[in-house]
Amino acid sequence: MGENCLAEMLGRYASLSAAEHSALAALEVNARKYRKGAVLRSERQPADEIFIVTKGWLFCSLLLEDGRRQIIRLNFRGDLLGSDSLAFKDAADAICALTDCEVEVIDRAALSRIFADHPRLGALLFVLQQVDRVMMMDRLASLGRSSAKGRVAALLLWVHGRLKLADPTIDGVFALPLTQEEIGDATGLTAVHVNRTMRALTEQKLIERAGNNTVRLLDIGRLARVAHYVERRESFDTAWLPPAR
Amino acid sequence: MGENCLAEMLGRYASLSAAEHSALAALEVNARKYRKGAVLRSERQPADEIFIVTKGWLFCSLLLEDGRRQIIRLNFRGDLLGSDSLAFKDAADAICALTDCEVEVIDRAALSRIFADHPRLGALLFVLQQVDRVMMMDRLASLGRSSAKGRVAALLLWVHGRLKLADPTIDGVFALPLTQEEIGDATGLTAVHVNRTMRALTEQKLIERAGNNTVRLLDIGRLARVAHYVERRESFDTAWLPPAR
DNA sequence: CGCCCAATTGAGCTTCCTCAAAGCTCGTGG
DNA sequence: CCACGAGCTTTGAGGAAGCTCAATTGGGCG
Repeated sequence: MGENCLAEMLGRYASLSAAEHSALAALEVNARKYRKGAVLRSERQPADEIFIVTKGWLFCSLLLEDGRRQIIRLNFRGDLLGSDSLAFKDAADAICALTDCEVEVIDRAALSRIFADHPRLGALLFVLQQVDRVMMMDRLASLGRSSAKGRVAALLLWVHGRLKLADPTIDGVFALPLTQEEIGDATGLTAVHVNRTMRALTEQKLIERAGNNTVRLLDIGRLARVAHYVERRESFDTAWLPPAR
Repeated sequence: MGENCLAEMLGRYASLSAAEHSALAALEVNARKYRKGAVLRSERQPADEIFIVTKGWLFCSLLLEDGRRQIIRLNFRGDLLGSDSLAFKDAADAICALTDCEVEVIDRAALSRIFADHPRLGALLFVLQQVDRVMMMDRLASLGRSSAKGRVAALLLWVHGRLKLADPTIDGVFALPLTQEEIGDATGLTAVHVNRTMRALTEQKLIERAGNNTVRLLDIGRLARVAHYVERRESFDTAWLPPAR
């Protein structure tokens, strides 16, 4: 897809030099496609690949040995996936394709060179992890402290916000390629209760559903209140970064 | 305490050069003490400080506007705290002292120099974030998919494992300086239900409680099964790292 | 047209929550 | 040294949210 997509992501925080651009381009030399439903890797399997999503939706999940599943996060264009393999021998989470998708397999040597030759990019990657951590914190609070309605609303708002990042013209309407079972696995609910919850949201005119999994957020403000959703102002103090090379 | 404690943490993954040691030492030039109960920073306040814990316990939490609270994580010696301020203007989480404690306030310029002059340390810091992310994933699965008993058991096992890192002689017995309300905020339960849950764990001879908040884990294997707890083998492939300087 | 998978709906039940009232413990001041 | 609080823990009773099981409907696809 045109530009290198990690560069696209990091470029939100600082404008990149030509040398930095080409270093990032060197990461993404091994594109791969997966079909909807494909498993990129399973849990507790030896894993060493790291991916960047260029197209489509994926998700990461943990499986409990009794068969219950928790979907940890959804992944979109620009997301780094599987980076836990830098610290663990076996994969912590499974990675699956929600839609047909495309990823770049990261070249580790090139990643190493990024830290070595482009300290500013290394620091930016570190910063990007912070954004991710904050998202996980919000999800943790949602699962721990919100009602079913709040959790589903938060999921919808999160996805909406994420899609809007890539395409600011999206305005409350989007296709959600998740079954109710998967929504349940993401929010810690059962599929049945997701169904009832979404009906309740619909009846309260907070959302509207149409065929093809399309969701329309009718009142984002009220939805945000239900979800305890906080819009976080990213703000980046580029001053502390090492200089570009 | 004696050694620089971030060095202690990173040293678990790779042995550090003298130059690296002194670069890390330059981070920690501003020690600060807090009393039990102190608030290092509140949510949604402008924040720019980053801390490393050298002594004591702290926690990070999110507050919902209805007053409910989610404790995101507990923090121990060696933990990096407040690093979200690298990406956000306002603090995402509040940071509070659970016990009297001591932290080092990180010098940002020195952090920048670490990325610039010691790429291997930059990469190691990145790796350390992965460990943290995996812990958050496990907690997410615990809140989303475990019963009250499982969540409390998971919390105890997690704390135990963390303490054991610092002191391998700890064997199932430790002081837990948390009120039941705080345990509830960490596990997404009410204080009342935490009480009943811990009684149940006690009656099933999984744990034992004594005065002074002391907990004894009586059967770690069975507890781990209840908690769906996974011991993750950290494994670190130092081969990919840039060379030390 | 028939099948399969997802969505929907109903009924009954379990887990966890809320509200309320004691009990305990430990630090403080008299 | 003791009495008194304040805060934490414990226990009870009743209620609500979400779960399980089971049946039915609906839609897309071979």
